[in-house]
Amino acid sequence: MKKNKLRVIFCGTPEYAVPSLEAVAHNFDVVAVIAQPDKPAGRGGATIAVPIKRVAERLGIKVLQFEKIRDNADELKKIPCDVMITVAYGQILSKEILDIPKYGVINAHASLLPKYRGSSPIQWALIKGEKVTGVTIMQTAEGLDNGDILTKYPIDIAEDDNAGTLFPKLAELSAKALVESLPLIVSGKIKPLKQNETEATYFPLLRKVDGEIDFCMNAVDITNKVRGVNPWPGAYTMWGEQAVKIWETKVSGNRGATVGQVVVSSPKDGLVVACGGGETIEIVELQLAGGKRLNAREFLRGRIIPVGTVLG
RNA sequence: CGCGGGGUGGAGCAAUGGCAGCUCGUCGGGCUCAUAACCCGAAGGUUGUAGGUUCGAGUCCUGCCCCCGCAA
Repeated sequence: MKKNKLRVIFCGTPEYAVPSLEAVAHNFDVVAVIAQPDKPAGRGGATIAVPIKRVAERLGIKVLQFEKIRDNADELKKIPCDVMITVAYGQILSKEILDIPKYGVINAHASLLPKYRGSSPIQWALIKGEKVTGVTIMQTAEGLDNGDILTKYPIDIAEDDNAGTLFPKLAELSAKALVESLPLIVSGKIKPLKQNETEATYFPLLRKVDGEIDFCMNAVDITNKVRGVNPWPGAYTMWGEQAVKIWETKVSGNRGATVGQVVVSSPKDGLVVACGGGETIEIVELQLAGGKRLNAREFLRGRIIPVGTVLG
């Protein structure tokens, strides 16, 4: 369609960046893709190519995987490009690299900056009970998600959204936002806006332990947490010695009982646990190590969790 | 060869090497103003797959297929 397509270097790694790469490659000229190195993943410890690499190879684009991109500025300089795009790449770019492309480096971040800076913005927005989140297109700067804002694309968070359902929505939105705004950015039609540092919030990469349920929290907070860490790292609690993964919970009315204590447990009525503030929470879907994800009612047909058992 | 759990009627689980059971669902009947409640009865299995050991294997041994937890 365009005679002189923008030449783009695309940096990204996980599944989240895939729609963006596909969209950008469809509309512009992606001259190279940079991804994190492949690492052992999955059962058996086999090394699997990172998602972006697989897509890039399918599209016939050269892939570069640097252990440390900062040490490879010289190699990047050899690749002629107009703009560089980063989407969930996973490494901080140095000033030297940021200065390479004519139109700078553009980043798509999955939150409405300056809120939720950091590596797991989607999950944290859910955990904090946000009703709206979105994608921010920004200039990549030396700091962490603190570059000037170019444009924002908000999106509503549905009541039943979890990280698993929100991820693809935001991934698509990132793709759309990039493709729409890139020409405007290059032509100077969008003015960069400094971030308001006083409103900025930062949350770290989600860790395994962030998935542990603390029944002292109230029912809404627990439910939001369960949504935010689903599917990864996954919410869990302890039932005696074994970890039980909690996939879905529902706020379930008040009822005084010791925090963490099972107050209802039957194949008919499901599984309800007391939590903070005298509230209770219904565990809708759960999973035992080695077992399948099960609806609580099905789960209780085969396993008995006596009323009065304390979880956590 | 990263560690580990598991495949048993439609669903979820049991079964010291010795008649394959339990909860739920399904179907038939009963009770009831009525019900996802309650009572009675019934159907439904080649125990993932291919071999091996044994008088006898769901159970022990070996190969293969599939599912999952941890770790990354």
